[in-house]
Parts: sequence; C-alpha cells; structure tokens
Amino acid sequence: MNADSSDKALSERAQHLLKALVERYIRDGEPVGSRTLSRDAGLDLSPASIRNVMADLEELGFVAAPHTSAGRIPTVKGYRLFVDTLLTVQPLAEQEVLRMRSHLDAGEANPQALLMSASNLLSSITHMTGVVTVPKREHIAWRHIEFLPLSQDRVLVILVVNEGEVQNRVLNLEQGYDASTLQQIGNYLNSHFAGRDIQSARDDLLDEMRRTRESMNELMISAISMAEKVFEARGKDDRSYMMAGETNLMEFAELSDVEKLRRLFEAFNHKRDILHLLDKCTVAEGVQIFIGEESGYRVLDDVSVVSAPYSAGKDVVGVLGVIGPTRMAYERVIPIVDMTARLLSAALNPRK
Amino acid sequence: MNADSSDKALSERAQHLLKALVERYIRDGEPVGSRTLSRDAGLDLSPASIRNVMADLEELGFVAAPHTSAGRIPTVKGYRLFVDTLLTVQPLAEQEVLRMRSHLDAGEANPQALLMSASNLLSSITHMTGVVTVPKREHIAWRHIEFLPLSQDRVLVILVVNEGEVQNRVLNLEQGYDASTLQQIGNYLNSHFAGRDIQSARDDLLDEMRRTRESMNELMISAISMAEKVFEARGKDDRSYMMAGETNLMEFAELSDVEKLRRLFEAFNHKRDILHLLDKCTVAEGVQIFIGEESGYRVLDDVSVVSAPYSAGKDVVGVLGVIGPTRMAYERVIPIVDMTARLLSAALNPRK
DNA sequence: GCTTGGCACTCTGAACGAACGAGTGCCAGC
DNA sequence: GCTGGCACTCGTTCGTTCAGAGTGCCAAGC
Repeated sequence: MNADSSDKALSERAQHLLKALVERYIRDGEPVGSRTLSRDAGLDLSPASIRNVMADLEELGFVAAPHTSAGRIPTVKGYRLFVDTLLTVQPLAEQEVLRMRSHLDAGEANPQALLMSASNLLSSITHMTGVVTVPKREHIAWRHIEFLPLSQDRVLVILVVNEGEVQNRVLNLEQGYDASTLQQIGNYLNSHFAGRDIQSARDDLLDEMRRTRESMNELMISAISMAEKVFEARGKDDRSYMMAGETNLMEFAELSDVEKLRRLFEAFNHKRDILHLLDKCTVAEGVQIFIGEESGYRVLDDVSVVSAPYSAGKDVVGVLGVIGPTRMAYERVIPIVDMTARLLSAALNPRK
Repeated sequence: MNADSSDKALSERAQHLLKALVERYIRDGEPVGSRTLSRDAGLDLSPASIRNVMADLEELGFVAAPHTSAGRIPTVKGYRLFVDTLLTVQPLAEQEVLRMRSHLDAGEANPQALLMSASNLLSSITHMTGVVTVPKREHIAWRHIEFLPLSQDRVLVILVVNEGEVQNRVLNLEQGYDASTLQQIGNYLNSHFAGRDIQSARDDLLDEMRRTRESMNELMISAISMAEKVFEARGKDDRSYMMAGETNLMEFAELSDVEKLRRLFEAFNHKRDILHLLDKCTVAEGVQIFIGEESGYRVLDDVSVVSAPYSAGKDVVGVLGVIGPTRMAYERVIPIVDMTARLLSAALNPRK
C-alpha cells in the first residue's frame, strides 16, 4: 500500500504480525517462517498472505532474512518498534516484588554493599549481566575526617561522607606529624565542615588558603593539602560501577564467538564506554533501552542495554540496568529493571 | 631398553628429545612430528630413530598422539618432568626487573592497591591471568577503631589494622548512642588495644565480658559486641584474592571452548576452589606449579597455575601467581612469578 | 646392535557434489 | 484481497575423494 517507507502507515495487521514474529523469535531464537506465523499469530491467514506482509516489513526494514530460504528475524528497527509500541509489559507478581525487596534489604546497610546487592539481584533474576553505577551526588556531605600516623612520613586519611561511605588513602608527606597534631587538624576540619557540602568545603579551604597565605599556620596548610588530596582521590574513582553475572552472557548462543565476548568483557573492565552510555540514561525519566548498534559503541553491537535511573532523596544519582543479548525477553526485563531502580531508590532514601 | 615403566631410567637422549618436543610444542601449539625433531633437536638423528624414542616416551606416558597420523604432544606427566628437571629457566634481565619494580612501587602505599598492582603486573607481562591472595597474617595489629553515629539506631564502625588496612561496617543497634558515648567507647578500646594483636584483644574482651558480666558497665558491653561484629566481618571476607587479566585467557586457542571458559570464570568468581589451591602453595618454599589435572579441580583441568608465596616481615602471608593455558612458556613465567613475589614481599616489608 | 631408508597404512581436513528440507516470490484463479 | 500452486534459492548434511602428514615396522647397512 505505501510504497515509500513512512513508518506511520504500518497496518494493524502488519504490526500484529511483527509483534508475533518478535515474540516467537525471542522465544526460540530461530528465524520465523510464514507457516509458523500462520499457525501461531492467531490471525487465520494463509502462509502466502503472511509472506506478502513480510515482504512489506522487510522493505521497510523491520525484519530481515538471513538468507533467501530462511524465515525472518527482527532488525534493530524492528525491535525498536516492538519495545516502543507493540510490547505488552508483564507486571511483576506481588510475591516476586517481595522476594526482590528482601534480597536487597538483607540487613546490609552499607551503601557499597547495597549497590553490589542490587547488581547481583539484577543478574540473578534475569540471568544476564547486572550493572549499577556508583551514585554521583550533587552534594556530598562531609561527615568525618580522621588522620592516623602510620610511620614517620606516612599518614592514613579516612574520610566519611554521606550515609557512611568510607574512603581511605595513604599519604606520603615530606614532613612528619605526631599523633596529637594530626588529631588537632582532624578536629579543626570536622568542627568546621561536618554536615556541609564537600564541594563548598573544598572551595572554602582553597579560599582560605589564598587569603591568609603565609600568615596561615602550618597546621592549616597541611590540613588543606591533605583534604585536597582526598578530594582528588574521590573525584577520580567516583564514576564507576558494580557489575555482576558477566559469565551469564557466555551462555547465550548468539554470543558464542569468543572474540566478541573478549571485546565485550574488556569493555566491561575499562568501564569508559559503558559509563558514557549509562550516563546518558541519567536524564531519562524511566526505563531506557539501547538495542544493538543503537548504543553507538561497537562492542555493544550484539547486546541490548535496559536501564533505569535511581535516586536518593529527590535527585537522580545513578543508573542501573541489565546487559544481555539483543534477543532478550524485554517484557520481563523492563519491569524488573524498573522495580529494582525503585527498590534501590527506596533503600537509599534517608528514611526517618 | 627398559620394558617396565620405571621413570628413572630415561636415557639421556630421550630426555633431550622430550625437552625439545615440549619447547617446540609450547612455541607452536601443534603436535610435533619426528621429522621436525630430527631437524630441530640438534641430535643429528634420522626421523626413524626418533620415532623409536617417541614410541618409548609414549609408552611411559610422557607424550601422546592425538591420532595415529599426528605428531606427539606432551602429557601432564611430560610437562611435569619438563618443569622439574629439563627446563632451563631464563633469568630476568636487569632492566626488566627494574620495570617491574617501578610498576609495583608507583607511589601507591595503600596495601590494597599494592596487591592489585601486583596482580596487574603479573597479568600484563605474562599476558595471562594474575592472582594475588589477600594477606593472611598470624598477627593482626589493632591500630585504631572509630564509631560514628549515622542515625538513631545505626552506627558506622571503622577499624584500622596493620599498615593502614581500613575496614568498615554499618551496625544496626536496638539502642541508640550519642556521639560522645561512642567517642568514649572508641577511646577506651584504642587506649587498651592499640598496637596489640587483634586476636588476643578479642580474647581479652570476651574474657572480661565473662568475668564481670552484670557488673560491667553498659558502655563496655556495647564496645565488646561492636568489636565482636567487626572481628566477624573481618574473618569472613578475609580469605580472598585480587585477580587481573581474566580476559587474557580468552585469546588462547586451547581455551576457545566457551563452555569451558564459562566454568573457569565462574570458578574465579566463586573463589573457593582457587583459594583452596592457592592455600596449598603457602607451605611451599618457592615457586610451585600445578599442571592441568594435577590441581585436582575439574575446572582447572585445562590450565596451569604457577604460584609463589610472598611474605611480610618473616611470615609467609599470602600467595601470588599466574593462571594460563597448560601450554605456557614456563621458563619465562617461573622467574616472573618468583620475582614478583620477592618484590611484593619487599614492598610489604615494614622498611625502616 | 643401533641406525636408517623404504613402504604400507592410518587418520585428518579440505573440497566436491548430491539429496533434502525449509522457506520464499510470484502468478493465476477465486 | 486472499489463497493454492509451483519454481527457485539457499543452507545443511552426508558420503566420497584426495592430498598431506606422520606413523609403525621391516630389512638392510655400518
């Protein structure tokens, strides 16, 4: 009917058949032929009629045939239409939500452990790879800093921020400090900055450093330089993520190429590309999906990413998601990712 | 000559040929035929003679032929003899040692980072997987404990032991404590136990708990219970390891079977088997090698583990090593593992 | 008595073609 | 516009063939 490829004019029937085809392909992983659809789609059409529709769908780029005498498989464009408008999301059973909640709670109040737990949850119930970015907060609240002398010129700095996130680092100094001096520095910093935003604390410190310069007592200079180093350290490995279930991906037939797997796993290790992609999801409202090449990263050509932002308080602070083969059960994965994001947000929310 | 299979009586020539065969096979990865050895082994023998020797070696179980018309490949027993008595270890070049040392030092004084760095070093220069167990010390020195209130019933405990190893954990308590009470508990514990062995500190605490029982003030009881929980936490994830370069293993042709790789990677994640194996190496003097099935763990049937214990001070505290295909360049890997263990020991040694 | 050339034999892997099955595209008829 | 029919196209599988590599064994030679 429509010779040009304006997507709007997809007939009711074509949509229904595309949906049936995608669902079937996701289930079996094999190209779907016209005979199968004739039996399966519930439209009471002969294979020949279906072939006509298929020819249209192929011309419009929604499906493709691996070779002349094979059935059709969805293209990325086909998957996209499917998840955007055709897919019927299966809401999670009450019981399943409870199981997820209990998995996340599990007594572990430590934020790091909580993220790991969420990642594990995602990977275990989807049988794919779960990923959770480390929260990136606009405001990081200074809680406590502590300096411990290790030896003559080495000092251990422990910085606690937010709801009990602990960072530590060993500093090599030119000059030695005794325990009580370090204690004083710590006390000074804590009394001034506890509860405040760490960014502004940093600015204040730098400001003060500039203003008073020489006249400043030596204690303060060391305090600033130490605190500075801690900020730096925090800035660096801030953007990161937790992953779980990487090996799950090795069970999928479409990823049985060792070379592709290697590249994928290396991308997981280097984190950069994955982080860039996930960062894009921060702005989205709810679940966001990248299908195959849509992500724009070569290594992710053969997988899809289903992600959702999560928040702590009012602000979106991170993204979590699932990475799996393009041929995944989206109608199941989407609500799972969505719910995990909600549960994690709830767990991170300072309940009072 | 020797019809029975007593290994002692391997002729000089047989040993020489076995060595040549193993070296050749490690280099090329293909079964080695008699013609090749005739050209290559420098023995000036015809292929026919070599075939005779090969037949003997096969009967004794040192080599095997994948099929009738293929050359021979070493068996596990063959590799074993090779690494035990035939192999000529190539000492590391001075320059290489320096590069390794600088990689390890890299300014990072934090013990955790140091271990990771060693693991990375191993994997990057061998192109295989590096592993370093977290140190298990006989004596863990209590350095500092700190209690921070997070909310009404949640307290963050930070425990510092040894040379700046920081552990933290969030405790959920029935009863609330205010900041100054927590401070007092911390002060009490630190003044009593700083510098002492953590095991004995624990015993003392338990002792004291038993002796004074009711009469004990509430502060102390909470101190003990908190400390106890920290000990527990420490005990649990104590035995662990750092790994690097897992993906390197995916480049080896002999490990191109995705299913095998999956099992191997899952073993890496579960840690249990690998830890058991590595623990065995603690007792060994120097470099210890497990070839294929020798390890006794199915998942490790297709790989070899080259390991060496490392120490801090006088005590052996951990093991590091390399995991790679059975067909690896042992003469190169052995000195690398050995040197890395020495360098790490040196870096961990409290230099004064 | 060890070493060696010769020779028959075995096995793998690649190349080839035939047979088969699945599925398509197209056309003519309803 | 739907449908049955038919020719056609591929991929897969299977058996066959052939070359190559390497062995085992035997008999001759030093």
